[in-house]
Amino acid sequence: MSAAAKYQEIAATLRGQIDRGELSVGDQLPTEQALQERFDASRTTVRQALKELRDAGLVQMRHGVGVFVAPPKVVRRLDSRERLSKARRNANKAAFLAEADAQGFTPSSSVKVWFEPAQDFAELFGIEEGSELCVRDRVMRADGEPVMLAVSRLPREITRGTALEEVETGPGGALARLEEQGIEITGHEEIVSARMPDANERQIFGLGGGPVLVVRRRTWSGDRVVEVNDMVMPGESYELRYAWDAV
Amino acid sequence: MSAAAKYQEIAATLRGQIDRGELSVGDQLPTEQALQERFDASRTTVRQALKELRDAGLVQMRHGVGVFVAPPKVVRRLDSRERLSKARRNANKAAFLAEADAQGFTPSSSVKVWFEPAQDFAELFGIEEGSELCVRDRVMRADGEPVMLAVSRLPREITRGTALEEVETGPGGALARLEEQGIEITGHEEIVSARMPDANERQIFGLGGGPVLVVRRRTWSGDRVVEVNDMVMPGESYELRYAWDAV
DNA sequence: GAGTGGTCTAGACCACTGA
DNA sequence: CAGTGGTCTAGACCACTCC
Repeated sequence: MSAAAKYQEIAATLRGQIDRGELSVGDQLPTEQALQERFDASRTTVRQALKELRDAGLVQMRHGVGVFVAPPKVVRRLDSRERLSKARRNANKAAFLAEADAQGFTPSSSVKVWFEPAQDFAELFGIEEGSELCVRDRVMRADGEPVMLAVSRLPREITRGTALEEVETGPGGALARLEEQGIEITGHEEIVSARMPDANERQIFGLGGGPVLVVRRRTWSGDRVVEVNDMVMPGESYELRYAWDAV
Repeated sequence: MSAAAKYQEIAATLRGQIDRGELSVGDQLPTEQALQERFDASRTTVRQALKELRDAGLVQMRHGVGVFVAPPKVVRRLDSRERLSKARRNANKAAFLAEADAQGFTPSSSVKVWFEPAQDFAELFGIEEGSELCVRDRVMRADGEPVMLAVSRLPREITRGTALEEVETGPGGALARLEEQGIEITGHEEIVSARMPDANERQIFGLGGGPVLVVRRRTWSGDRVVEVNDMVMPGESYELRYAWDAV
């Protein structure tokens, strides 16, 4: 279509109703059959419009139930600078727990810890390929819903004999344990991108076929990388916040 | 379908051929008609499979031409702190031009400028709903390819009579013009999320159907918001970089 | 003009959810 | 069970690209 396809007009109309609040969060949209009549369109066309809205993150389609205005982003991550600050660690707050506090969800997580040769990560850490890494693989949940996968890697030479090799890292989180050993955290870098989830991620995050946000964080002590944390979050329900002073 | 829908099987088969290199970058996939016969499926089903692959960023669909294996990612990297620094502005570099320099692509952009009542943005800027905003709608291109959509809004009271209301903002970019008026930039905040592109964005970015990164940047002068910039970038070809010193 | 993908129709049956 | 969305069919016409 040159001007606008019918499915786009349907999508735009519904989008407008959502934006203007005529349909508010959690409301059920008209059934597909109702939309067919209202817009004088075939079911295929109506569904194409609804898929547009789903991909845009505006609605959820629940098989056998209906189509609903999607809830707002569930987790807004705190500003990355503040959430990893020493002040927070001294207040015994691991980053994710602090967010739960601020945003009123009940946090939980499961952790697996193992050790493996550095391999491809050797160069990143500046260590031998055969040196062991401590790998902490976590699933974070908000009110029981998985909202983040995080795989954290640290050279084992700095984790040996610490709570970092245990399931519970203790108050203040992982960085607090490093500092107790005299490893001063000096800087962080996060690289953010987006991609479609693989089958495993889709299963863990459940249903929605939307994209995931992928973040790799590197943490330095001086010019030495002490932690690499690979995080995956559903893009529909997550916002990352970064703030900085003008320089 | 309980096991696997036919369109998913078709998608998986084609995905396998791409992964194994039987179809390599730039190759044309069989036409929809050929796929219908090969998989004994209706055209609708074949197209649903192809859309899956498009959303996964694996293929590009070109109207009137064919379906092709998508080219590999071109990664562009922005360090949001440095790219907006005063040092850069003093070197007469707008952020996007600086990136072009650093990464060796030829930049171009088209700009539309208009004015409109603040409406929903009034609260954000702390002004009246009827106050006018200056809206700068830009499409940024690298070597002719659109790589970013950016809609920037500023209160008209601070843009009136400046180059900010022109198509060309001049050396150092928009922030340099604000500083010339004695508006000191003190801080920035970026909120990042991801979603699937709408039909319009798909068309502009051309072909690839992967997710887009969505960034809303707010810029402050003291406790006053002076600019809100909404940016959309293809997730396949962008990485955002944020770095900060530990505090 | 020939061949491709983009949109649309009018039906059908299946799978899931909740009363 | 009734009602919802998920998948699929077999056609049709249109829009785009290239020769």
